[in-house]
Amino acid sequence: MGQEKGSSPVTVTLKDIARRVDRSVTTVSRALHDYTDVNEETRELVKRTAREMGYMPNVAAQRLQKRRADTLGVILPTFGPRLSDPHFGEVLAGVGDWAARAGFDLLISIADPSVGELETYRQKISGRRVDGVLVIRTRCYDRRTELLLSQDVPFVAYGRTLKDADFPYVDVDYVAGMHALVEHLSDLGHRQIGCVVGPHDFTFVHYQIEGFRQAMADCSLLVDESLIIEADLTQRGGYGAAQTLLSQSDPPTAIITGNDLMALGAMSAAQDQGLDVGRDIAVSGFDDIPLAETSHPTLTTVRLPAHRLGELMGQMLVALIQGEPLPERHVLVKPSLIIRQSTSLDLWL
Amino acid sequence: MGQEKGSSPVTVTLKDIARRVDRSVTTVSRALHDYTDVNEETRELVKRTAREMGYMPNVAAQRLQKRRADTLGVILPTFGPRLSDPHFGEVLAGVGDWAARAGFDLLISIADPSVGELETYRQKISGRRVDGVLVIRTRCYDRRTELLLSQDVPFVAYGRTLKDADFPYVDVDYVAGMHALVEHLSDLGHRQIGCVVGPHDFTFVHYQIEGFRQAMADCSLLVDESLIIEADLTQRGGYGAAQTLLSQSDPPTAIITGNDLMALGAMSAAQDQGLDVGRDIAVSGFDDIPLAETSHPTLTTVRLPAHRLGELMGQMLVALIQGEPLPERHVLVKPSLIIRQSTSLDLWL
DNA sequence: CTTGACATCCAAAACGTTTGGGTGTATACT
DNA sequence: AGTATACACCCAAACGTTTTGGATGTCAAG
Repeated sequence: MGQEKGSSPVTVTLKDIARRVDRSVTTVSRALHDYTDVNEETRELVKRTAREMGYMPNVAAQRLQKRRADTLGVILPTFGPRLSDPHFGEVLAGVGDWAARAGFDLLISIADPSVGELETYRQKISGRRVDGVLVIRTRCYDRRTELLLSQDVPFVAYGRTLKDADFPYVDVDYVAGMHALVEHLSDLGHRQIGCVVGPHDFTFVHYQIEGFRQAMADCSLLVDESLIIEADLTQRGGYGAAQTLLSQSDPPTAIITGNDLMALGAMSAAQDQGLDVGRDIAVSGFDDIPLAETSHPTLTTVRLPAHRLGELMGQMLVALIQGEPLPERHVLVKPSLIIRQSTSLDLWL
Repeated sequence: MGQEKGSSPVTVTLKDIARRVDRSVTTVSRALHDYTDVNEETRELVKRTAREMGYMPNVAAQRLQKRRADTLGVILPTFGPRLSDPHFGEVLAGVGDWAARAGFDLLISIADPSVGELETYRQKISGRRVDGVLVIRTRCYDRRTELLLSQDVPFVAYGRTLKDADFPYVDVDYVAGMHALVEHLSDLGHRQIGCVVGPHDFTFVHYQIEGFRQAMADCSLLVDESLIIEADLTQRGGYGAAQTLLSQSDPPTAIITGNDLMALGAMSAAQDQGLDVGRDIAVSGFDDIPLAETSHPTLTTVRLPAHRLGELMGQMLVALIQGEPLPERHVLVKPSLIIRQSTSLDLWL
């Protein structure tokens, strides 16, 4: 009752407005878009009427006509960077914020890499579902960037690849981050430093390892190959890897991990062995997710400006889509070392 | 070079295929959709040609014609449930997985609640950008559900409201969860139990408080009103709230928090005061995010099947959009108590 | 009285699909 | 022979916009 035509959201079209104000559809459209060839009064009338009638443009029609989707795409693998990783959540929030500001939608697809990650890319793109995409965590040799390059699709990557194909990316200077960490630990007197890293086909892992080696060399420390362990990027992975490290005959006095989640797991493992993290053993992370600050002990880590990185990628991608030149095609963010208790409890007490 | 027309992703339309196989556009379309009124051979020919030419339907055109967007919408407030909250990330991943399976896209919008949350809903819906939406964390009196109901828009809510308007929702039995927690703590001998909850306009907070009170009564325990504290749902918030609780003249021996993030913060606060969490004081959370398992001490909490909840909402929303009847309009999930060290360290050693 | 400039408006085509209602041609049944 | 029935196909309209290329009318200048 009450509502006269309550069934299914009423749809007001340009034609309806045109009929009401007794003008052509063309004029209505132009009035709404502030074309100069429509009378001031008419424009006002049209706009007012549109508002009154609750007009909302049909985006499908607009997109069909403009041949633009006004949508940014993000394709996440079912494993790897997940929405449940706080760091990526934050990056995506940044992308979303910028997209919203620029009037773009953010389309998130979950694709199983094995089954057809590339196929998903192809679909979204040539189906014109998205105007451009973000490649979320590059691998050393990344077929996605190759596909996108060959198809001339606007995209921005979070991370580089080892083949130096030229594409716009935003990345973090992992080498610098590692340097800062190793120096910090070296200063504290650590010689025997373990390193828990992610799967080595990710480019960022490659750079982390490279940075680790370089930094060790610069500090005149020897790298014990058995102390570099690969794990998936979860706490659980970090826990297991740390257990392995700690059960060695000559265990490390410090463990660097490739992200904060693994660091939290590693701390757990150490604590479960009765070690006092920050005193008996040092543990550090990478990312500076919010939890790093409130873990116990608080976590020494390398801060990446996640939200900012996301915004930046959004901004770059939008510019790219709109054909504007990019001020910088390659952004390499210098991360900053955040020293907390997990490496230096004594300093805090 | 090499590629003949490498510029901008080539677009193949039905018309192109039609020309190539010398049939009408109609026939091509029908062939691709397995209509029975097209010859077997023709169908094969069409499909093969389409594949060869790399045809991908233009979704804007399809959507315009079908008056469907094949897209689920999620509108997140800029504050409140954020992508960076692991619990929501996981729920969304569940939604995304189901959506992908059903051929739907997932559209995420960030909207500032004050400035125009409702406006965003209106836009996405009447602009036909989405076929239905998820309301992600209901408030006791939620204007969004009212709007959606009045506009007859398909939606599924994560959470109930207090006005018992009838809409499909998925929710957790917070009262039962609280009962389990309080009983557990009571069994351990705690009398003085504090409770750190989220903003009370959220429905789930309302139920948590209600559950807490009921459970306390059932255990013949007195509720000290000054021990119920509100905080935002972050670790930081939990930290502050716990500080407040612990600085009281007669501090609680156990703290229940409304989500795991706050629990982690609360543990931190307790530890910073030199307390041994799990022995000197008990702390429990809600959600069972992955971190709960690897925090130190590990966190007693109430497990919500986040991914499953997301899938369920996706499934319900898709069914709703497709006009299928829902097997259950209201799903209330019984959570399960996960006892870990933060409430009962002694049991583990 | 013509010309041009300007202001205001509009019809029609286009974007790429899907679909309802055809048409024409064989084959089968009276 | 005429009529029904499949079968294979296609025309044209529709979805709701934007844009192209005028059309019309008015007014001032020549």
